[in-house]
Amino acid sequence: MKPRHKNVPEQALLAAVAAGHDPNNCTVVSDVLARIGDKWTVLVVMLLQNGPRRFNELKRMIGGISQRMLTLTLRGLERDGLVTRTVYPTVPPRVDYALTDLGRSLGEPVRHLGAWANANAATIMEARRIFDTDIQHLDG
Amino acid sequence: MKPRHKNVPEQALLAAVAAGHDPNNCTVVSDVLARIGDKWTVLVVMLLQNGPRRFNELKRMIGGISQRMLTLTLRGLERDGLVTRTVYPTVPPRVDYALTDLGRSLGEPVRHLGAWANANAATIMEARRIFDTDIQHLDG
DNA sequence: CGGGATCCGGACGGATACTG
DNA sequence: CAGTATCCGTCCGGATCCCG
Repeated sequence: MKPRHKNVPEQALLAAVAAGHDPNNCTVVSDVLARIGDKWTVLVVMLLQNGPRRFNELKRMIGGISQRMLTLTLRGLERDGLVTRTVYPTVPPRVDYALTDLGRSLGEPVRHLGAWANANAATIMEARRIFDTDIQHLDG
Repeated sequence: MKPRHKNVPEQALLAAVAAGHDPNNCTVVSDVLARIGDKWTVLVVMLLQNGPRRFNELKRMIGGISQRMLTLTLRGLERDGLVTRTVYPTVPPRVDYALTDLGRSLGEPVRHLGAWANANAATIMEARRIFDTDIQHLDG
């Protein structure tokens, strides 16, 4: 799972420094977003906060995800050390996915973002509606 | 700027409830991520934290963005009420982009995410390197 | 059950040319 | 300077088939 954001130019980083603030808070975050910003990752991470889950269990819980994307999502999380994959050589096979400490720690900032989202969702939707209605930006 | 994530199925929301935690912290956050998770939005928001900027000023600061994507990004932010667009009818024309209170407030959770990213970037990179090196997941 | 392999449409995003 | 319009490649992500 290659990051969707191929690379954020280093000039942006330098510019951020010149602008007078820590580049860590704008460039590195882009990298994280490239990781968790895809369609399903956050959903999976949040669902796993409650404990290990099996593949099809996750698939059912999410409901609209294809097995392909769930596989890719879990592989990516495993690759980054956020999730562990445990295979039980039984018949039929059983595979458990669980968060690592690192993966669990991601829940915290994500919840912060969730709080912001909840607090401002209505406002954003309203702003969006207004913007789409009176299109004064077509020149007023 | 239509959201990249068309829709996260409602079943996921219900599943999240069944799993025993507030769906707000997993589904709504997906919506926010669909908004700020694109390639440039966070970068722009963080750069604007220092005050208003002009179009080409932002373009130069970011460095690798096309005028097309900067326009789309700023339109999206304006639409959601995170950024204001001020046109000065001078010659040559001048347009200032500035964060709204809402846009400024987004900086906080983003910084949280940035902090997490900074704290764990090295760990993630290392995990990634190991995962890519010994490919024990091809059966070991 | 838990995937891998493949096909494919559509969205994302860059490059370029043109405008007021 | 600050865009708009257009073309076009890439890659995301769904559907389907197959395998151990």
